[in-house]
Amino acid sequence: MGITERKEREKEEMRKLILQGAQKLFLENGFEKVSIRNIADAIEYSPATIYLYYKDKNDLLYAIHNIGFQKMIAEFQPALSLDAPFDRLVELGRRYFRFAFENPEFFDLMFIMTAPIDAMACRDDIWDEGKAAFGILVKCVQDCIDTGVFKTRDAEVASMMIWSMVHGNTALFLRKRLEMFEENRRKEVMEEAFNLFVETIRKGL
Amino acid sequence: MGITERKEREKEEMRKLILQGAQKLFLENGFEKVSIRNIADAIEYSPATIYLYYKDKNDLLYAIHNIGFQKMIAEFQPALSLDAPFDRLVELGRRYFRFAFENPEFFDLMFIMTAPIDAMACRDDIWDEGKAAFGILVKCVQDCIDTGVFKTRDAEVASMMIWSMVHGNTALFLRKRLEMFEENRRKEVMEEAFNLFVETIRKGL
DNA sequence: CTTGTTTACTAAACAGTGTTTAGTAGATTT
DNA sequence: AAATCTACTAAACACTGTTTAGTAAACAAG
Repeated sequence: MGITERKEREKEEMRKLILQGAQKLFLENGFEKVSIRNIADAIEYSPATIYLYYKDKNDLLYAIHNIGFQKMIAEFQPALSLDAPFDRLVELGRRYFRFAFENPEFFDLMFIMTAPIDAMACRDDIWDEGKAAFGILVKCVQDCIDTGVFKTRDAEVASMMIWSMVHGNTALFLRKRLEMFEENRRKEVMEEAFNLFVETIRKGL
Repeated sequence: MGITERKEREKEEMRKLILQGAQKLFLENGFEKVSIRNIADAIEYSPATIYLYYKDKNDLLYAIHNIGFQKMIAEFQPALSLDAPFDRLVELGRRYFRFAFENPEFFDLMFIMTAPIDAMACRDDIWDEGKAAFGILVKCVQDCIDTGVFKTRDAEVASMMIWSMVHGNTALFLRKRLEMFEENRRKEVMEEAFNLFVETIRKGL
């Protein structure tokens, strides 16, 4: 029955077409400014067609959110080839921020907006990407513990602490909450705060 | 000329009426779900009237955002009466999270959403609240430095680091990004991460 | 090859959104 | 009493996400 297989394949291709159109518009214009009608126009289909392939707008955002996680995890890889576990950790932190800075719309979707999260109610397989990304961090921290760099015993808790710091730094900057610093000093203060954090946990964690 | 003064007063009262109606609805139903028309209905005026007192929706959100800062600063006060500077710092952190947990809509507006920030383009007096709140933290950190609890020299950078950790912790939780932890463990992990951070900076900052 | 059925798609409508425009009662001034 | 000004609103504009009803084309069965 090659016919149902072809249909299946065409359906999958259509999903991809919509996703790519949506992604392009989202990354170009930001989220708030992209509507279902825009996406439909871009791929030359009617708005209603999109609803045959995605439950709603959040479902579409969730799909893009996943692409973002794949991209981020890919960009994490080079950091993992560093020799010293602590160096790996620091490089992961820097890459987290760089990813956010270069892909603010992805970052929004992955860590700030609630929309894609709303789309994944009930389903469980759905946290795989987030888990994988966090898993990379936990493994790195565990290596630091195992090689005696850190004295803490709980890698998960330590990871949570580290992620919080790096994420907070990043999110406050991206959401323009550091305007109390002069524009030219802003990134410097962030960098110094990160470095201070690195030195503090190197000595005391 | 008591008449122009009365008009002035009435204008101010109308601004307050709108603001209170808006605030009530926002805190009750969340932001996404409150429209200008809802607010207009609640205070029994037409939607257009609101635009005679506030430039646009963002302007209104900015006004509420300010109320949030006043509330938060007020809730910070008791922490400042503690004797040891380090205890003050820890208590500030706990109160930051508690405020966010108990007033998620305010917290969103104050630290996550971009809408109120967009409303304050150009104007400068406008960062006063944010500056004041951050100032409380910096003073506290400076006290820690002065009493020899911290060895770092730069209170601003250290404050930025501390704020980042506490904010990151809070924001990730509020935006449901900790679903990789089982529901009952979630707050526990956060708490432990915070405590670990506190111990780490007590020893090594 | 002609039926009948299923599939893929869309035009139009629904119920909302933020915001602007034009116009009207009533208070204030002359 | 007439003219002006103020405070307000009805209605419209240009959007939004989503659903419904209906249509052409592709397919399956006789």
